[in-house]
Amino acid sequence: MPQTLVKFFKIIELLESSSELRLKDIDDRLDIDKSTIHRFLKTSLKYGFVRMNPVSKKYSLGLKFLNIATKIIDSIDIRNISHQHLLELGEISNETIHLTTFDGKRVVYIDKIESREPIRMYSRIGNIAPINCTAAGKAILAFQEDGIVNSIIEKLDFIPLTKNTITDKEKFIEALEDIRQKGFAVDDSEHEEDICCIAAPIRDYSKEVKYAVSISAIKSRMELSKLITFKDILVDKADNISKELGYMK
Amino acid sequence: MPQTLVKFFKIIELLESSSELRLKDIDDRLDIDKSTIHRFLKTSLKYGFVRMNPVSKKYSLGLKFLNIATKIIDSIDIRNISHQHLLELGEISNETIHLTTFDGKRVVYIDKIESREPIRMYSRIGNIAPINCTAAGKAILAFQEDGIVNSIIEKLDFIPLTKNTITDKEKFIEALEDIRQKGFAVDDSEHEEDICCIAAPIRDYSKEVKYAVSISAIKSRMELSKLITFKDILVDKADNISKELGYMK
DNA sequence: AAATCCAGTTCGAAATTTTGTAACTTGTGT
DNA sequence: ACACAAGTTACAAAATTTCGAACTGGATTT
Repeated sequence: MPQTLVKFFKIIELLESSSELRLKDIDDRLDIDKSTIHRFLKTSLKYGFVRMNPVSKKYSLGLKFLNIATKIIDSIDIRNISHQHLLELGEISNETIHLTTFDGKRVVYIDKIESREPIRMYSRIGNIAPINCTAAGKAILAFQEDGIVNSIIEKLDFIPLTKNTITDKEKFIEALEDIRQKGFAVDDSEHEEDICCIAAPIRDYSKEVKYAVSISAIKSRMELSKLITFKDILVDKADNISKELGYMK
Repeated sequence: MPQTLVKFFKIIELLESSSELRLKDIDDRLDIDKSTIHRFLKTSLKYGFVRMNPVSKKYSLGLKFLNIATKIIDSIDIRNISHQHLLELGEISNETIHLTTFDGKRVVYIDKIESREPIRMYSRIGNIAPINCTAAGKAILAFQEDGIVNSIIEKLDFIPLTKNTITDKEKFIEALEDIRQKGFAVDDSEHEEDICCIAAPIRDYSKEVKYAVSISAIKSRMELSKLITFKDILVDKADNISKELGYMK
């Protein structure tokens, strides 16, 4: 392995875990000769990967990283990244998979994998659905900031679409708490009769939940209790997508 | 200069300007041996600076950059970064310098350099002021998204604080357009009698105008026409601060 | 004001590391 | 099934980095 690169990465990782460091500080903490560190910093400085506080003369990570990060963010395409995972989920469950996002008011379907079974669900990419009675909606809503959650709940009308739709605000708040605890959401015929779903949240580089992935089943074929056996796989897939979107820790 | 680092930086810069590249593509575009490129990519992959699309096997910039960028963003402190610049502006103009931000409704003073002259302006860090009749407020507002600008203008009451306060909505919209054109804003006794100001916008890594820096003068000592002679220096300082906050291009 | 100390910087010979050829493997398309 | 292109590995040659040492400059102490 190119030792030069490894040493450079070690310096970057050290700078990452500190705010500002002097040459000496790096010398003390890493087993790299100070003249080598000096040479590396000088070159990195020139290319913007490291910057120097003009007053304190201390080193920190360069703004080049910001520049690169914004380019990565612009190039990240949730559908491209997630599609393979959705296919695999479809393969495993043989049920309908949806990828959804939240437009501030409702859930929007942005990708879909069809079940191979003859009876399929009716849904289309681009369709919208209420947040309060879909697993995907609840999975996203549950992990938003308190202020946002409250203002959205205030605007909800809780119109029952099925006999299972949650119409009580307190019960809905409890349901969200339960989702936060368990890490996934369910919909037991709350949106459409005879359809049940489970959904898991997807985070991106900003650490915010921006999307959800869900498995939907027709109850005559698969009861909610059986659908829930897929929860660990679902959450795992969602976590993998999050990672690929730049979510860390 | 350590050639290994320089080569690594060149590879990163190439990846930056493309979405996904194969080893061959990098080999074609850079004068670096393919086995070297391969070795570098392998090591960079291990440390997360480069990632590989598992399907296409193509390389792109790693999510480590996102990780590092969020740390940089968290550590950036506008006051620390700008203070030296504000001092220099105070030195040059010998007038009062303010650093301001926008809380969604009004302008907030977050730093101040006093004029050395006996007669000083009354203002304190933490104070708030209207956006529509201060140079700083207008400098920030002028560069917000259209939707935001409109919704803020809708809420403005245009209460005259001096005889020069702009009270006509159309005139105010024209003034904002003028600021966008010129790159700086003025306040000719629109907020307080006998005080004039010029202000320039400051952008951060997100490319949005988040702050403004302003020079305020007491008209008996310095008329607006004279204050405006500092505009180029002011805009230059604001641009420098923007750069240090990670703003590029 | 001189002296001391500490961090940072530069230099060059020694030597380790990178380099790049070449051979091999994998995968893709015909 | 073959041919071709891309990707991967190994190794000896060589060029680069390395690191000790010496120097500079700034800060602190005597």
